[in-house]
Amino acid sequence: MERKLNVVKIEKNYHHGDLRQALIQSALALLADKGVEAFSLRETARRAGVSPAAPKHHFKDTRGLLTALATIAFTRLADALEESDAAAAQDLSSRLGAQGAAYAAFALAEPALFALMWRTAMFDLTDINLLAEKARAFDSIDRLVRGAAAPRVPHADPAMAPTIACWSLVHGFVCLMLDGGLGEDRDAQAQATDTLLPAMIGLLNIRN
Amino acid sequence: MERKLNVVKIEKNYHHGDLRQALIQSALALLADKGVEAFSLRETARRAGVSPAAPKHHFKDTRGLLTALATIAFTRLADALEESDAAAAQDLSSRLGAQGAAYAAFALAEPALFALMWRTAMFDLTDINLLAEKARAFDSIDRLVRGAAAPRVPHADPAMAPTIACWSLVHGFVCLMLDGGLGEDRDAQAQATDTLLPAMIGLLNIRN
DNA sequence: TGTACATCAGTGAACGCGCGTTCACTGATGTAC
DNA sequence: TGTACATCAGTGAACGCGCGTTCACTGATGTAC
Repeated sequence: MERKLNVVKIEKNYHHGDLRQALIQSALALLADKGVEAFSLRETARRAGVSPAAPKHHFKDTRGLLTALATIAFTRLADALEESDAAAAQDLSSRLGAQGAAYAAFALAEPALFALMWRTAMFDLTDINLLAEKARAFDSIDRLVRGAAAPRVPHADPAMAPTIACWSLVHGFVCLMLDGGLGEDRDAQAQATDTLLPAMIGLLNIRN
Repeated sequence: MERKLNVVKIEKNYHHGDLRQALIQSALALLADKGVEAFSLRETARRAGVSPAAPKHHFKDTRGLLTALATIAFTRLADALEESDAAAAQDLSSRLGAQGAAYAAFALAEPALFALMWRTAMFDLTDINLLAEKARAFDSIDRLVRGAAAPRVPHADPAMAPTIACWSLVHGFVCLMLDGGLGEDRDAQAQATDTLLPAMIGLLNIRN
């Protein structure tokens, strides 16, 4: 069988070129295919067509790779939240609805990646890039709920109640859906997101 | 070293007496010690002082044991919710606060057991006893939020919005706490539960 | 009441698995001169 | 411009681990007669 020559270089070079990126892509695909529980560094390497020891040069170990993945996840979530807010109508309740929908859409589109974000024992929760992206996602919610002008306070401050309530409501709903709290049917879930979620957010007494 | 004779029979009999219960106790302890991820049937057997094959006679396999544990978890949660409601004052907001607090207290007291309940890939989600206890917990919330007289409707029905909102809010808050969404300090978390949680529930527009 | 025997509830050694990681190594690259 | 050499980015075999499960077995129990 002759080697096909595609647009992408198919020859097997000793040096990969951009193995770091390739590993991340393989890892994301593996995560999507098999879920967080079944994730493994060896399988990631296998999918990238590389020996099991190769990842070490780019990520110290499994934990290192998962930290990178979690950081990407938070980046995507933060981006999604910011974009949804930019695209929403002006009034507060539309904006809240849009952000909640964006949060849910992200989680439903990439359930395994979303699950990883909260498996904090699996990666380095103190990683500086990760913390920054996580904070960016949180700030996007907080700015909207408490108002852009509201002063920053710690998470546990009573003034945070509206923000944490909003986040908790949407986060909890999504978790219950993904984790079987609300039945298994994925179509019904998508529909529930469309109808139930805005109604639920509407029940929250938010004004700023 | 002489064998101590305690109240409990310490002699090693070939037949255990109540291995099923002993295994469940070991499993609960293991879960509490090491978390869901580190759970193993072998270690459970080891802790019960029994060979690795012994559990098979009582639980078909690991999945079977975890299904039993998850069922126990839902039983305890349902009990806690019912009891908290029975003990609460009469007005709706007190009752909502009490049930939310009970939900959070259960999760914070047994984080690994709580985590297991939502790791639906690990056990048999269609087990009839499990489903019954899960439904009992849900009904406890639903009766309170929508009123005892409200007719039953499916989870995805728009009329369910208040119930699902309540559940989602508390569930999400607890998950975020346990999974590092709100910082790591456990004392601060307990305090946040006391102050933030009632405030958040208060933001929900529930009247029945 | 005694006894044969089926059934139940365990043992412990073994198998095979995939994993993360280490090791000595080698091929490719890039840089100093 | 050519070349020696350090460094980088991989290989692939191997180690050791704990796991779930199976297997042939055996000790204890309970029941029919």
